[in-house]
Amino acid sequence: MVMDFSQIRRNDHLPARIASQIGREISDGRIAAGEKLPTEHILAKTFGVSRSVVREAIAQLRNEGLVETRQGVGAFATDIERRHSIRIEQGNLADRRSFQSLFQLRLPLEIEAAGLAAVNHTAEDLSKLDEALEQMTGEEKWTEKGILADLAFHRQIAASTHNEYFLLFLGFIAERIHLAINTARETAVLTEIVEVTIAEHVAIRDALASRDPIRAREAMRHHLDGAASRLGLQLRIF
Amino acid sequence: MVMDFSQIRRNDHLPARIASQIGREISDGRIAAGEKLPTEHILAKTFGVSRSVVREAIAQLRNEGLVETRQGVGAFATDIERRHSIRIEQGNLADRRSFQSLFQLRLPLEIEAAGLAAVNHTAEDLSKLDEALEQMTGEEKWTEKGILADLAFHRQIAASTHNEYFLLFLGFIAERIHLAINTARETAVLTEIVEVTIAEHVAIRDALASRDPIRAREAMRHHLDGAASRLGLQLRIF
DNA sequence: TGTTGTACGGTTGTCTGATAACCTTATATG
DNA sequence: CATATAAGGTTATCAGACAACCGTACAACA
Repeated sequence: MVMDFSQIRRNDHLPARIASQIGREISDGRIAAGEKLPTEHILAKTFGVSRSVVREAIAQLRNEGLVETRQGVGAFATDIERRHSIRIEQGNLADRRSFQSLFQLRLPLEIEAAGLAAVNHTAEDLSKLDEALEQMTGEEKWTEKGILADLAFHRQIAASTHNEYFLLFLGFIAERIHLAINTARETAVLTEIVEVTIAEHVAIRDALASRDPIRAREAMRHHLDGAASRLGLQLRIF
Repeated sequence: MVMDFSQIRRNDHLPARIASQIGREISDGRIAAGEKLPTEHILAKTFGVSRSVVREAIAQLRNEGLVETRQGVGAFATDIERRHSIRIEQGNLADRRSFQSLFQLRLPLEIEAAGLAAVNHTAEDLSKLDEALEQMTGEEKWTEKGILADLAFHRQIAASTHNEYFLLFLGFIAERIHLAINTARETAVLTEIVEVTIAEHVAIRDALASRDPIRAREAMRHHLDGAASRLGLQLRIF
């Protein structure tokens, strides 16, 4: 028998907690953009921790782009425009609405990527694409390996655009989505429709090979449309 | 006379440099996923810095999701899927090719956003859009304020999709692009074509108001097409 | 045999104090 | 008036120590 103890509230990471506290002060506007934060000494005293912890907290905020520090002057809250990173907490994708929103964002990017890849791909790209396809075809069922192959397939398409940002953003989004699917996995739904999915992937691959962007876009659109409905999503696809 | 000193490679932020160096080791696979990093002591010795600096560097990597640390055990490289943030170094957008790539990524997102906004926007959204438009129209020249209004306009469209991720991603990308334009600003080019730009914005606004997604997409496509050519970009727009 | 208690070494987390590098401001200097 | 210098404050970095925690090995015990 397994006891179901509730997780104790672990003292996890003092700097992170302080960082989020200061971060909230900024996000909520209690510290205006451009305003100077208290000195590290003062912060350390007010939070009752050492300066090291405060420094690490500020470093975290700086990484997220919420503050800028100038040596010998101080730390300043930055305005939103200067932020240079974007993040998604995995927990956010738990609810269906948020998940659907991310999928909706993915749509135009994948479609555009397919069109660009059709034009820009090299012979090497195509062979890598075929590799990923083979991984998927070989599997009888939609196992973990098949899912990874699917990820690799889409990733290779993004790479075939030869646009670094498509690879960066699409890779990020696709991984988020696949992860969300995995955590709330109802694999049963997926096993039966492997052939359909593979057929769609092959269609995309062939369209790409023909270097016809319109056809590639259509194939990708059709694939995502199918994938969405298989996931029970209701998306607007133009 | 303004001297054009080449940017001195400032020693700025030792931890960041070390973090990127370690980060590259991971990204390039020289440190496999799940593998343990050297201890802080060893890293400090090998880099010739104090442990504080190493700690800050690792904290940064932890923030970006590239490593996980466990007290009493060590720091471990995480596999790609766990990463939960995406970032763009501003310096990367200096060269034209990279800038163009980001603009190319923006295209399908803006167009899709326009279509979604046409369907999903509320009356309040529309009035905010008009506000931003007024800010642009009021200005004689394409001043800083006009640029901000342009940003606000596009941001409001993203918001009008009522899809949090469109707002997050598009806001991020648009700000990056505008910032890059500002730093390498050739304002002279922009001042003369204000009327054209405003007219395009009005067209988008009206298409949105008519709740016709096709028309809204077309208007946005046309606007971005114009903007790209005004910036001297050669983009493929389907 | 198998389980539990305990000691030990190693690693990260936090603290403390000091020094260097840097900025701002005020003051002196010519 | 312009420039140089000094002073004080702040962040950046360093060094060393202790605390908290983990994994393992080994002894003790049933």
